[in-house]
Amino acid sequence: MSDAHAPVFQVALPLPLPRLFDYAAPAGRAPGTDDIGRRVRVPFGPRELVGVVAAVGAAAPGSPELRAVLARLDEQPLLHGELLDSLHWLARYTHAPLGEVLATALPAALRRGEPLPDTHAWAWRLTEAGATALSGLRQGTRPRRLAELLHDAGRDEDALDAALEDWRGAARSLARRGYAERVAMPASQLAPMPAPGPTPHPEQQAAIEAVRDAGGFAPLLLDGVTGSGKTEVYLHAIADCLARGRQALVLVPEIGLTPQLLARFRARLGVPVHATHSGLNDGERARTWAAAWRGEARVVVGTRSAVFTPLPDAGLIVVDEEHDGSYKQQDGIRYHARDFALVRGKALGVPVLLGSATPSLETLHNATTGGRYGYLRLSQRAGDAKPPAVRVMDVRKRPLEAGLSAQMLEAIRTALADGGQVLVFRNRRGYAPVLLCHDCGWSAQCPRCGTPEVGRPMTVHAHGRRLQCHHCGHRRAAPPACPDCAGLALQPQGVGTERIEEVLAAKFEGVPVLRIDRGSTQRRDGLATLLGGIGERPGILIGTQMLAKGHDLPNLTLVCVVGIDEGLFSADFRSHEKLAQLLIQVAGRAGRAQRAGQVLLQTHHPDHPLLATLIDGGYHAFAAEELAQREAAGFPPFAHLALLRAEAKHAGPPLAFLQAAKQCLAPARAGETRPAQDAPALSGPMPAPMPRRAGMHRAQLLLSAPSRRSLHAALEAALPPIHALPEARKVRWSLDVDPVDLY
DNA sequence: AGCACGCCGACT
DNA sequence: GTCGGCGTGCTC
Repeated sequence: MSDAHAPVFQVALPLPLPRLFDYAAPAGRAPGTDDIGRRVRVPFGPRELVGVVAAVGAAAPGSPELRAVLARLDEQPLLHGELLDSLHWLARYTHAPLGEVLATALPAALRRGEPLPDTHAWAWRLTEAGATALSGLRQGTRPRRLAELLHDAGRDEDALDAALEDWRGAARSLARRGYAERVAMPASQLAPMPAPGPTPHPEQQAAIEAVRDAGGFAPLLLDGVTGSGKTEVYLHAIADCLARGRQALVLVPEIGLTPQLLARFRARLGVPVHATHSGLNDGERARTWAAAWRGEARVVVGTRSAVFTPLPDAGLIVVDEEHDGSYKQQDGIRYHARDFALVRGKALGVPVLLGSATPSLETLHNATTGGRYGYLRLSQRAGDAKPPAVRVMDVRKRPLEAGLSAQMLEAIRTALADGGQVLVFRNRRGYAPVLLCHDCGWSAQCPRCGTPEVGRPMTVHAHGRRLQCHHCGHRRAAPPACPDCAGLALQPQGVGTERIEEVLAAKFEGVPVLRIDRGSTQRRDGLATLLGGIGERPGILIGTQMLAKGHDLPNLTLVCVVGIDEGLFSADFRSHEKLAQLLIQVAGRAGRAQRAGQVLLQTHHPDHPLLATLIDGGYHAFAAEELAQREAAGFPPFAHLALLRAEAKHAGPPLAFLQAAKQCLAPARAGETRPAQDAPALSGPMPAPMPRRAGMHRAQLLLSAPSRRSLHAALEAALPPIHALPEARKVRWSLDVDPVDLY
């Protein structure tokens, strides 16, 4: 028998179980509150797991004989203070087990129990011999210029990348003669080497001062049209933050973290800029995290998961393109990095700058109604750039070639003849979205998605040779003849980027035609390489939303948008918002040219209110109308949603589970107390909009509440019984608080 | 989530 | 006669 009052470790383990697990201390070491936040290795059933000490306290009464912690892995708590508090908040908000939240927040190497890695930057400095020999090096050569850069201080390699092209060859040459050497340096000891930037214009200046004057937590929307210089505001705000000796965290969308962006940050800020994104290996990610944890990393730029960076000396958080969908994690812990950034900013007492040309309706609502956010606007484009002229082209009854009207083709021809570049935007990959038999009506459908009645069409790829499902990735060769009637009249229906590429390449011989989508940019930096290849020469770019942002294309004079009509009539409550943002972002690509750009929007619904409002009044007019509709229909930001999803191999169990879960969520029966006025409304269970995907049958139950408080109260009360439902063991289920997509 | 234990079909 | 299918149950 163990002493019932001896303190135990309460450990959060990376399991989908909503509780902590108690462990005894290893022999001779009593648990103390300073153990909270340390990682421990523990026995768990037949295996070992790495968890985090969440609390130290008395063992739960009636718990069985405890097993002991195998090892403490950290000399000091890895998670503590603000970050640990914020992660507790996130676990409560997402109603996810703390252990899973903590595992999501830690880089993979640390999650596995590896030690916090050393963090030093590689830097170069002159040797004494080098300092003496400096004046003897030939003027203007790279070794001489490098030696001059290293004269007064060591420089880290990132800074050299930004300061001097091909410096590595020069460094080798100096090192060979014993003039320079490579040394490890903590990032905090590196000398900043900032470069001057353009003088901010008055609107930028006002925004920079608003951030500077915030003096603590302040959510600030930086609402600036494409090309208005949001990045300049970020750079000044970050430089101010660095000058106060504080750290800055910058979140960017997946597509937005380009080598160009990092080079610009490095050159301007003059301190090492740590980047974290999916292209890094585990070791690199853990090093960045550790450098931030130690306060050495002063600027961290990263995608969604960078929101978990420890910031012991935080001064500023920036969320660029705050409306971007990639900030929401769509599996595991379904957190929203922008929302969590706001929570952290509040806890840290630092301003959070949300930038976008097309703010999400939630953010816009917070900034304009009730004044919960500061609202900073950049309405002018920097320099002499002009806004693009947008024209809607009615293509009803017009013949189309690869989905393009004759007028559109003529406009492309003119733009190319004028020496400009053309972007053709079509949000559909592949050759054609459907393969149809013209004789009998058969069409190729994915065997693992959709339902027997309504199958999901497979996309035609490789110029008609291959079929692929964009929902589950299933691939197969295209049949040579119709499987139903053996006819040879199989025809690709509709138009994808591949087909547009084929037709335009044939039509504009000798003009480079580049297709940019997930099929053509597999390799890392594939996009940069492709775009670098075309340079500023006349040419045609064809692409999906990957092309909507990222690279500057200064010679782009014409943007053609085709095939948006599906988006006008999609059922999802957010589809209009997403379409409007996409159209504005794509159109913005034409606005960076020295010459005024032109945007042609081809549609069968030229009078659709979304297009009319967007073109006459711009994004803000659209947003005002859409917000009014959301309010009338009771959708976010005027209601708060949560979606309970379930899937299984058979259709029955998900519905049965959700039905049982609904009973847990609606405890008030006849004769008992009436449900509270603001209790969540429940819709469903119903089959998911895509009822079968990758062979799994899917269903969902939607909760909608007028207040966050009532939504969370209902979930808080209902989730323990839901976890315990016998039906829960027959399905995979998950809860999504604030779902972005209702499928 | 794993992983073990446990009862029913086609292979050496 | 065994290997292995995944249903069910448990993990401090």
